[in-house]
Amino acid sequence: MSQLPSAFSFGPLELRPNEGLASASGVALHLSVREFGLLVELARNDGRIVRREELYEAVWGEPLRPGDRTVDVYVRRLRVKLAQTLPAWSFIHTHVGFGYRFAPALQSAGESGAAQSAL
Amino acid sequence: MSQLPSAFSFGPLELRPNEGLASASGVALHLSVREFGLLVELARNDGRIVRREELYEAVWGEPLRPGDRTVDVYVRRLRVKLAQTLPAWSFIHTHVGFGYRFAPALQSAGESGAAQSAL
DNA sequence: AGCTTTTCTTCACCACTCGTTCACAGTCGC
DNA sequence: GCGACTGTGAACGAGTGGTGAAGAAAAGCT
Repeated sequence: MSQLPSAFSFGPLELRPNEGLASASGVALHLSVREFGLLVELARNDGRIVRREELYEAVWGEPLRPGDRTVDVYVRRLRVKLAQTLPAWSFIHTHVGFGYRFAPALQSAGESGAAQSAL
Repeated sequence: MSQLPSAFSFGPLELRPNEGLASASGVALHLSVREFGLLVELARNDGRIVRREELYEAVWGEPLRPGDRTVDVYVRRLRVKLAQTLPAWSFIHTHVGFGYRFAPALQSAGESGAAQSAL
């Protein structure tokens, strides 16, 4: 919530934290407050793995309770909404045991989850 | 309150803040002072989401009290009056948890709210 | 002045969306 | 194979906004 650029974009995805707007290829995404906050937080840490605890504290403002699956549910909803508008792209990658990582990438046809080494 | 153009238009809607006049397709809209002020404030922030607090402070000149639904009521009246003259258009979009956004768009037949916004 | 009309504000009720949690299925690592 | 981790679909309550109406206040009119 401090010095965020007024707008930043990743491939066809564009975020405007100040205005609460997210758009994909010019089409506005209909995101809720929490969804939008989570997406911004992920995008802020573009390319690095963020632990669930960090994400939750950044968006919800309180510590994540053990066993709380809220972040997972919202990551899923984000993936669904992003895929609806940008089926060819993948944005949020899972790192088992660590957390999630924001890394926009064009999907090759038939590709599912081949690990990338962008780090 | 600063440098507003003497007249600006969005599709068939035309506003003249200096004269307090609003017209749609050449037909004058009969808006009250508050209605007109709210419409101008929304139009001034064309394309971006404006929070209720901002709208209220800009038009009423005092901070919005918690639980006050006045802005909602006036948004509705604006929508009604705009729809009476321009049934095919939608102007004011709701963003749950954020506020309202002015974005003129032609409605497809039978469409309710999935209008696209050219950001 | 009195009366009528318009405008402004508030209220209550309803519908819908959102946030959260649960249960179960599928995956991953050992 | 087994346990831990994550994906997924659904359900529920809470929160938010839409809507109609009533009353107060202000403005217009005779």
